[in-house]
Amino acid sequence: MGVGRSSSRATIRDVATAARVSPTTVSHALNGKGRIHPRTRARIQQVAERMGYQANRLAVGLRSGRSGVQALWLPLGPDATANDTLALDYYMRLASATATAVFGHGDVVMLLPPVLEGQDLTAVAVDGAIVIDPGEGDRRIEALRALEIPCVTIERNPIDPKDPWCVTSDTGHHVECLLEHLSAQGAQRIALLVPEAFGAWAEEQRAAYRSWALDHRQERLTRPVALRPAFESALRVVRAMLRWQRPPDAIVIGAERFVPGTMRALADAGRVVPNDLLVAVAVDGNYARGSNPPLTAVDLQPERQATAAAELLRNRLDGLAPSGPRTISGILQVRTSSQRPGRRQPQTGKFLGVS
Amino acid sequence: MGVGRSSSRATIRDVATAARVSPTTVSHALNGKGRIHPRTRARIQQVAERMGYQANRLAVGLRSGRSGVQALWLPLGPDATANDTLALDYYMRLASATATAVFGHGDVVMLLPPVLEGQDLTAVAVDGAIVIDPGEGDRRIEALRALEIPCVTIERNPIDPKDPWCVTSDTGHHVECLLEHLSAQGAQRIALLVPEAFGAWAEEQRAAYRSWALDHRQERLTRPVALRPAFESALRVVRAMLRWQRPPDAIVIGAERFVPGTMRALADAGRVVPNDLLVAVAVDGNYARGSNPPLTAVDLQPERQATAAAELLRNRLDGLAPSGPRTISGILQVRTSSQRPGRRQPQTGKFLGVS
DNA sequence: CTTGTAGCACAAATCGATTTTTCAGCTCGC
DNA sequence: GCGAGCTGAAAAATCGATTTGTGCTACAAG
Repeated sequence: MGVGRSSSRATIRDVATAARVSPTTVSHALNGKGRIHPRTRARIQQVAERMGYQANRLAVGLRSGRSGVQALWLPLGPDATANDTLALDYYMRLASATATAVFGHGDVVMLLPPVLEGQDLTAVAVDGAIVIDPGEGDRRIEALRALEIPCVTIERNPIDPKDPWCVTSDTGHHVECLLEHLSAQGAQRIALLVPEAFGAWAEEQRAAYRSWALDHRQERLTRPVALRPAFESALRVVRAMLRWQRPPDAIVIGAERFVPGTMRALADAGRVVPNDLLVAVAVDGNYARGSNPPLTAVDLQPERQATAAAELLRNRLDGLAPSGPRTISGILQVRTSSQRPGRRQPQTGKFLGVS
Repeated sequence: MGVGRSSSRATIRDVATAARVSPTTVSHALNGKGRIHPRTRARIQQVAERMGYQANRLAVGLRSGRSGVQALWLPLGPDATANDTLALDYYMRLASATATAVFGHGDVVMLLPPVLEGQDLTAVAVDGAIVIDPGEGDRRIEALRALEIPCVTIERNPIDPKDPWCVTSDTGHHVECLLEHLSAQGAQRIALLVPEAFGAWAEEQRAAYRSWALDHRQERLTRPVALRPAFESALRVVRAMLRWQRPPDAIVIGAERFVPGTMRALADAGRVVPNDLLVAVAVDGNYARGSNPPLTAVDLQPERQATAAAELLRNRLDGLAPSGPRTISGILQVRTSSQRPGRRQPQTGKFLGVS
């Protein structure tokens, strides 16, 4: 019981005894500190290896003041359980990749419960934290700041957009690329479904669309959609769109959760994708992939985001200077929904990095 | 830097000094152990409260031999990053709920990287582990056993099906209920898409189907579908089905990942759901919810599974006798795909617990 | 011959808690 | 009046590592 096979696990003392030296010497030998005769060092290393010695993380942590644990804090509300869920598969990819990346640095990842009061957090021994999709006045950020726990965010913190300790996807640029792509496929009137108030995200989408529309002399067809209930909101908005005098001939869906509602509205109205109307999504995920037809979307590359975040956090903990916000560009997954029959098949898997 | 606000955080010594007692007395007072004058105890508790004292988990862990950390090990391969993913949203719900449940017991959850060699695990200080969907000869189980780390599984361990330390969903019963439901909606020839070799799961589905078919004098229409590539396999199998002399009038999809392929095959063949053919899924998720039309499915209730697993693990760590495998029954979410027009609308949200 | 210094290893202190043991003071009984 | 028993609290040992300071030896310089 207890930590690993605590009963049988070798301690530094055991190794010392076996190697006929003091624990001090073992510690120095294995950590390369102090002055030790090379031969002694080699011998100790061998003995430690043979005994399968691994330093007790708790003891190391206690002494060094570093627990070797990084917290991962997802933006899930208490309603993560409800049917009306966010892009859980994206978060799962992110979480899984974070665990791998942090583990690669010799630390481990702790999954913080979605809802957690700041108080409770004091009880937890964490060196740093990775906060996903911070929102306005995010309680997670506040709690961490109160406890002086260094953190790195994935996506900008709207409160402090210039915080260099963050990983960001170039949302605006993604929207621009999608518009460009749809345009190249012949779309003339492209609408954008933009989530209502969702951090810095929605704003970037809106701005990118506005500037693109201006450049291309296209009427601005942006519609805000309430995040909750996602299905009904999207359904209603798209339905309304289709009744316009001059309805759009392409739709960019700004948030994954609007996919089902949008597709339903299109199906109800008898519009066939991509023949009658092109569709693309700003965030790839199950909805986009599993839709019928599959939807063109931007893969945000959660794996690369996680890797970058883990690296930033490590730097921050090591007291290094901030290496600036890290921008992870997505990859355009072209699928049926945006390929007008007859047109030249566009390139898929295109890296959307800014040149 | 370091663990919390280590620089400023109050230790037991600080509390002792402030309360003019020894650290021993503080420890006893707060843990209710030893003999202490009630007045002294109350005073110490007040002082501790005022100073915001929280025992250092690392120190407690070192002394007690319990780290207070439970590992969560998901069945994700290195391909969790690929497009061809399993039900990531289900796992995310599970992970999130596990974090909450374990936190409720005063412990925290560590997310283990999907791929991890047994060696590396020794370095990690974990009291116990929750293993999701163990497979045949699962390396996770092996690694944990080698390190004598107690674990609880969600879904049965095919190697040791009688292991009482597990939470199981009554898969067979779920299939039975789906068949019953479809039958009540008028289906006469119900086919089952069963995943090829996926733990105890597929077997239970198959057995339940067989026995139900026997009872209802229905021809056995079971087809195994390869898990990879899920889309193409399902597509091919369903396509073939539709070309049978007497094609099925309803399909039960055994694994969520087969949904897109199935729906595509149906759409390609011009079959309209639910008018021409009824569909239901054994596992609810994004695919089932976001499909067009939305598919009737069984919500496995990952939240309840997680709660049960956390409780079982806690019991196991406390040395209690196994409280038997815990069966968590799903909830039938009736959606459009299984409601034959004209028929009485069936009850949704039905708890599938065995009476 | 003494002193200085470098090399190598160890003893002891430390991290922050818990657990075991000790101890002072007080009451009670004989 | 003296040992037994009880109460309340503190001292000391412990968990397993790291870090600081100490000591011994050998060899070179004064």
